[in-house]
Amino acid sequence: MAGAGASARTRRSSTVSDVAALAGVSPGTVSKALNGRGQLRAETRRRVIDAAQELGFSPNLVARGLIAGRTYTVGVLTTDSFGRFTIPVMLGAEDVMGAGEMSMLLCDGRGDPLREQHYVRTLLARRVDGIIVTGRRSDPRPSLGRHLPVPVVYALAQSEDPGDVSVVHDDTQGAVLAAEHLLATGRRRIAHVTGTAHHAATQHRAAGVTAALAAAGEQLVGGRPLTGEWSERWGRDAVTELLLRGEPFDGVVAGSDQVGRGVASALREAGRRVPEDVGIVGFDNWDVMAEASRPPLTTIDPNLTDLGHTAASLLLDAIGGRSLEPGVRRSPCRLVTRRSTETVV
Amino acid sequence: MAGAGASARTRRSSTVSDVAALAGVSPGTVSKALNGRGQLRAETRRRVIDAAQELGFSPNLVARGLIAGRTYTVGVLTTDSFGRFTIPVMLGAEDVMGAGEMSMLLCDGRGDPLREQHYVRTLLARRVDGIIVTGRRSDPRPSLGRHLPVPVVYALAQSEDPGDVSVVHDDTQGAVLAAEHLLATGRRRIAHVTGTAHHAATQHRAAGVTAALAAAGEQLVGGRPLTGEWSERWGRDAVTELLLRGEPFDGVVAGSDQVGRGVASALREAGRRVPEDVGIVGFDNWDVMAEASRPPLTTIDPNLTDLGHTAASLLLDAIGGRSLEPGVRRSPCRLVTRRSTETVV
DNA sequence: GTGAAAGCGCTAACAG
DNA sequence: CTGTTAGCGCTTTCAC
Repeated sequence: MAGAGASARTRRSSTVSDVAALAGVSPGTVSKALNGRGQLRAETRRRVIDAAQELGFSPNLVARGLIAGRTYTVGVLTTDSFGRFTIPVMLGAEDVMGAGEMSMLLCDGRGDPLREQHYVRTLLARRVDGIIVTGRRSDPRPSLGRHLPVPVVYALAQSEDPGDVSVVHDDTQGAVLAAEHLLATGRRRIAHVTGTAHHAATQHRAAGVTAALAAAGEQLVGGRPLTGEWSERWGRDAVTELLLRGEPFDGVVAGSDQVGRGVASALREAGRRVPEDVGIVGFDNWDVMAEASRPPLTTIDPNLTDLGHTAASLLLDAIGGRSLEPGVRRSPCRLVTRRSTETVV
Repeated sequence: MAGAGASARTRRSSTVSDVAALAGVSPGTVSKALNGRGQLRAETRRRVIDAAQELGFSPNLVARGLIAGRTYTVGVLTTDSFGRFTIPVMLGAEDVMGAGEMSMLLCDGRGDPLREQHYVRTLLARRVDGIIVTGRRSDPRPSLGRHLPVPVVYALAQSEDPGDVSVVHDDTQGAVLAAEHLLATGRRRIAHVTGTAHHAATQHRAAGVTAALAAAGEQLVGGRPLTGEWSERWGRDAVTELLLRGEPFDGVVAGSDQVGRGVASALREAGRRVPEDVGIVGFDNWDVMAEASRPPLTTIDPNLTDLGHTAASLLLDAIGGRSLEPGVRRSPCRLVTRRSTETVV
């Protein structure tokens, strides 16, 4: 068992020369036969393929990479650990990479710039064909630098350097969608309960809500967003505050699904009916939150998997030699409706 | 901008020969100087290092790997996508791998055995030194096979083949911890509200709770666990059911934090005080759930990061030539106390 | 059609 | 002490 495994493990895997010997041809011929290049007699090709099969030959991609000068590998470097936001981006990227027979090398910066620099060096030493930088926050982050020998795309994490290529979801557009949906379902007095004031996402979302309301001749209840933290607790506290102020409201754009869920539960406990008296739209489409909320939350989906697709496609283009337009690309968000904004029949 | 980037990108990175030429020595000497091997005059070493520095030389690890016959890379293959459970395992693994200058190549099987087989071939063709198989569920899964040329460790996902090396957290021990904690805080009539009946985790946890109660001369309220699904909604429904039955209870071991949160909220709404009237222990220590619960949940932490450490260390050992004891290793869970089981003063 | 030879970038072994 | 040579496994001319 353990012994068997160990013995299997010590057996050196076979090479083109082994295959060549068995097929009675030269290594060069094996290469041509197996890769469908050159002019070979069908019978020779057959013999080589059979020999390869028999030996369980699997070409050494390391050796191939050495010749090709590329590795068919990209590095994925996170600013600040993996999590709920980075995963979908990576899965999206993997869809695209996998199709191109590219693999992804994973590095987690853990929010430490030194660690990050170390990883960049490692990735370059491993001769990755390109790098995707990602991270939980969309706030601009320091660039890896312009001098790198391979193309870099920032996904979700945006580079401070406008000369870099960044892809982020469009928070402003998402927030507009949220506010317009509340307006469309008949609400007029809309509040915005959101997260940490200094986050870029917070500011963009607030701008979107404000703009959408202005376009409809309305303005935010209370005149400005209620900023706090990205938690359910803050969502609940904010509702208490709103009710205390006494200013009437019939809609809330929440800065996140967690905040939205807090808002929903506080309203419920205060005897306000959702969606009859107040409509709520969350942000993130974090299914487990949005669906466990009572009622389930209508929310804005930032389409992070698509974002990953886009980032990976751009990177592949750049690796393929296409020169990319530098700057920030914003990919659109999508409205997902659930009970919290249903209109009563 | 784009142009500058592109031009930098076309510049071939320098090689040992370039450094050798600049330093006025031979390539072999460069290798020795840079790797601190062999006997060199300090001054020569200095000159080589300076030259390398000047050229921004970074050794090509692909070439090095070709010689060494290993790549200092391990493959991480997930059974069924990444998520809440696999992430901590991977972070734990990365801690260990990073220290050994090993990188991780990521593949996501997406629950498709064909896709998985494809990835295994890819990883082997890339000559990874070993493979970590992981996945969201701890139920035994088909082995990748015993014939692989590199060692494999199953982390969180357990292999069906007892000849493989698997590391999983100890659900039974965790459940014992949960039940004992409720007993220790003075509860006697304890119910178990848990998830999908046929999951291995469900069964192990139920066995643990039952055993701990038996050891204290008690048995489960209702005689057997209430199985349902891994959701808050089921936690709430189960409480309704329990209350309807009328059988008194003062403690609940929940099969997950989501279920636990559902239990907490239903009890709250039914006017039962937590922790005064009923104590609740969750499972998973999913912070966002456990902390947002009212009251916050005491829970069992499966220590997945440690599990990742262990898996990676085992794999490194195996790569280093140590032959591993096959079988399943169970790593212990830990109790994390929060308000839901606080004893009143 | 097929083989021989050179070389990707690096290191190890052996000369000198 | 340092240079030369050979070779990791593969592909790619270029002869034959």
